Amino acid sequence: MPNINDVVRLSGVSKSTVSRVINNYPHIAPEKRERVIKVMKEIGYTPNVSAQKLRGLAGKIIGVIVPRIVNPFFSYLVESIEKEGYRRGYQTVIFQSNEDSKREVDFLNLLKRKQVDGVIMTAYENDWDTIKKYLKFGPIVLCNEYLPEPFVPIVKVDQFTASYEGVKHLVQQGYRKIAYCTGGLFNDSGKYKDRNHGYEKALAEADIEINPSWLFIKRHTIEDGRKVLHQIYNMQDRPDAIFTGSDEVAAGIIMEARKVGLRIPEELAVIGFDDQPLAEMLMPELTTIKQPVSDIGYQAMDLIINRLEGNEVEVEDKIYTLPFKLVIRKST
Amino acid sequence: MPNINDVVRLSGVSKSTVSRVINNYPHIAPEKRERVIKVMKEIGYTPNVSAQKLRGLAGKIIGVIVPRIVNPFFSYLVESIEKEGYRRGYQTVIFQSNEDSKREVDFLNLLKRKQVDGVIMTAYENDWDTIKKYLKFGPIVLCNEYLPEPFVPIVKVDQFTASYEGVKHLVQQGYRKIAYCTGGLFNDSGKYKDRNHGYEKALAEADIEINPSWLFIKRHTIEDGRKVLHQIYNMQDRPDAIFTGSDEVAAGIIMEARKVGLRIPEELAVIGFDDQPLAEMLMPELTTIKQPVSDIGYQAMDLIINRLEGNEVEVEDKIYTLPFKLVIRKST
DNA sequence: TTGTACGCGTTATCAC
DNA sequence: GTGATAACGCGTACAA
Repeated sequence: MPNINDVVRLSGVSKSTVSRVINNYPHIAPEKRERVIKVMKEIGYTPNVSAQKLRGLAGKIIGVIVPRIVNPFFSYLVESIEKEGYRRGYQTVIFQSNEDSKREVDFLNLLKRKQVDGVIMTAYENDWDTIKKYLKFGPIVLCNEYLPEPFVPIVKVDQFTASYEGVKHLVQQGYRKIAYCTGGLFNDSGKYKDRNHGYEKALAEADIEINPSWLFIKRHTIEDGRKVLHQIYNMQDRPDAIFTGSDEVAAGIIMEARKVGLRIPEELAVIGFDDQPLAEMLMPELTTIKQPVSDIGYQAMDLIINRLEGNEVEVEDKIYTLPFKLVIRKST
Repeated sequence: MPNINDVVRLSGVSKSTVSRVINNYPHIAPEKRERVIKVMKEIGYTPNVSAQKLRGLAGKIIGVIVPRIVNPFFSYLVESIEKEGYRRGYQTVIFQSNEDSKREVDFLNLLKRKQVDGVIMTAYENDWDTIKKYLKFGPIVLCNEYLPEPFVPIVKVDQFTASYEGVKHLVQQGYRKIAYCTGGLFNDSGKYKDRNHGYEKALAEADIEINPSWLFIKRHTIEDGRKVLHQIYNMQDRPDAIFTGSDEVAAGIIMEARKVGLRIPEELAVIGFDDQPLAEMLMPELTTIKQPVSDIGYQAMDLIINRLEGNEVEVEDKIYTLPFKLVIRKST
């Protein structure tokens, strides 16, 4: 790998002049400039970024942490983040945490080490005290995630109202035995808390009591959905509707219902979350809650770039809440 | 940001000793070691990676370039790549080229700049002469891609035989008016060349002539599939089967067929490519060609790490061909 | 076992 | 306009 000294030697000018050519300074003798450029081309010289960084130069790379990239919600989110970044001259690199706190820290260390200049987190696995430490190394924006106290900008949709409206829709359709499925736990903490509350409120308003045996926790995948349907199918007292909190779980439920001959929505209404492409593929087509993925992504990238470039007019702890939309199809 | 000298000052030992502690050398006075560690913790010291790199230390970050992360084939591929990397102590960062040659080069520059230590390309947009230049900055492995001359290791499935078998399956089912759909062009160059040849051979063997008006090129998405179905539907002389080369295009075709009332497979048989989860969601379920995604990912990561760590026993230009599998469901 | 001194490749600050 | 030279933070011969 040729370095600046090689260029110096071959072009006969000083190191400073070469550096000036590299960073195209104005006042420089045209002949020397050309000679230097010629030499650089000939030997295939590129400035060593490590050395540049050592001198304190900033980069333009944004890292995005996603739990699992195979989840279409996140891949579409990343798509929109990347798009806005590109428009503003930033590169986006994606990192999958696999819902593993260690991997998440590993990636945050890239921020500490200036390998990336800012981080968008679309999920977090560590407690916030751990993550907060990284704030001094660069901006962090939280995307579509719950946070007890907003230390950083947050872009999200109103999960509480979204699940409330979803369950309310079921109630309005006449269903009263409404099961509930979540990726998290059914308690007052954690990132799924708001959705839980929405479910509770909608039921309370309709004077319906929660049936604990119709609560399914930690379900994420299509496969999980299949199993959920089997559990329901084997119940003495079956629910007549289910709010899944995930299009993928809903897909598993619908596919398996077809297999065992359970009619949807006559015997079981199903509502998903996200409005992924698969929602339209299912038979019957899936009623679901659409999140404004591209707006979320755009906002998040916009925020982090502004912070990076010092255009921040907003306060530190602003929360940006974006609207969702209930998309009614055939499964409810 | 504290540096090594701060640690030196506060701990009272020499810089070398601190450095030895950092890189945990064996022979060091326990008391000093502990004192140094204590100081490092107190001031929150982290080695500056740029400085380390400047000294020639290697990193452990692998970059993966994908055309579009929202394509499930690639997100699952990335998943398996990441998994193997993690097992071997490497971090994986993902980059989306958006099928844009400029973005691809932007990312390859991260290799040049030692921001990543190796690159797995799951697609390439630039001509190979451009990419070849980056080989001197670190190893590159090509994954699931065609290449005129193998300058780098390639992990792929036999696309020619895969499409040949797929089309042959249609022939064996009695279909003779077989349309063909591809993401590329229908000619002898480019990455889809092998699949084209497989289609041609299967037809030739059955003494069927290619009908040019049943050839669809540059189709990728569900939406493309919908449009293809409309074209077919409006034809005087309709094909009775279609090889799509993509589960997503196939999904569009099937969904739209349902809408216009065209029966599948009675009036049109459909075969996809990849065996994505959606293949089982469709109604009827999709016959498709399954690629061994996790094996491809594992192999690619394995190859690049071996190269990075100098364990290469293989020759430079080895091509690893993995087996595919025809999954027959209800759409053919 | 520990410390000194130098070099990695670049840019900023001077002085000319 | 141009060229020395001193940092940037770290690792490592080499010496002790």
